Amino acid sequence: MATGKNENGTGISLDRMIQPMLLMLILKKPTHGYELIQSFNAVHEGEIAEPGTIYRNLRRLEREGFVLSGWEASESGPARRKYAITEDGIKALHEAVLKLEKQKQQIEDFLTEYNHLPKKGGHSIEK
Amino acid sequence: MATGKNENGTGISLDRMIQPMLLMLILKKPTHGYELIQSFNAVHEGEIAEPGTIYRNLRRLEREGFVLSGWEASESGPARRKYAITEDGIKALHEAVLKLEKQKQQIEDFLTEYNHLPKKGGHSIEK
DNA sequence: TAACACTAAGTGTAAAGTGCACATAGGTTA
DNA sequence: TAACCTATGTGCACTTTACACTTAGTGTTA
Repeated sequence: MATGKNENGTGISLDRMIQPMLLMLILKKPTHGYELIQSFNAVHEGEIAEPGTIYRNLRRLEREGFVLSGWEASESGPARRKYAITEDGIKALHEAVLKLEKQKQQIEDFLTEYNHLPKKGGHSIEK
Repeated sequence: MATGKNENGTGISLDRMIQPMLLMLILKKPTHGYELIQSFNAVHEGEIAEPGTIYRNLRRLEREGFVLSGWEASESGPARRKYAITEDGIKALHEAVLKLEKQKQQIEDFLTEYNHLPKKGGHSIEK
């Protein structure tokens, strides 16, 4: 994956977590893209989820059959595309959870090893 | 990021973890690419780290000034490019650790929320 | 000696995901 | 009318990776 750039400070770095997060939010409450963006930015306060990324992932989730969408008129403002999760989507979410548990374990193993390094140990070189 | 493909079973999926892992291994003991590949495959038993990915990341780490390398003759076999970490590399490793701690927290938050979903709850849709 | 295996380092290419900027459009308010 | 908010999306550049392949030194075996 590439993360575009974003080695800086802006934007959430949700490496590989966008789709599971979207699926879970939609599972909890069927909704539309714009509201999902708000939800993201509410949870990860101060950081901004890229609308383009959200919308693109929603379209993809539908292509893959994990969500279904339909247009819904809004009393005030443009129509919204409202998403609901499918049975396949629930399964996909579960599989993503298993992967994330593994990933979490990998990170933990790494951090444990890092914390067990001898202080001022290691073999660094002048410059 | 793209992950090439690898939604299947081969290869380790070390999303964004290759560079920190390489830096830590080199910090522990300056060494060359081929041995790093062996180390990877020893830790993640059964899974195979892509040599191409390892070598490319090592060249990148050097371009960025996080490691230094020098050719070293081998009694048997081709010469090896031996890597050592720099002070900048140690700093970069530390920053990567901070990021990974955040990422771990994100995953934990997600998993916690997932596990608190009402059983058979959620709003799924026919198909 | 030719073939093969192992060590060692690397490249070419396609695919995938993301950030940033921008486009489009309906509706509300100054 | 202009500005602004809601709402959805696209185009492009960039990054990273998997897979397949290349190059090359050395040792072993048929």
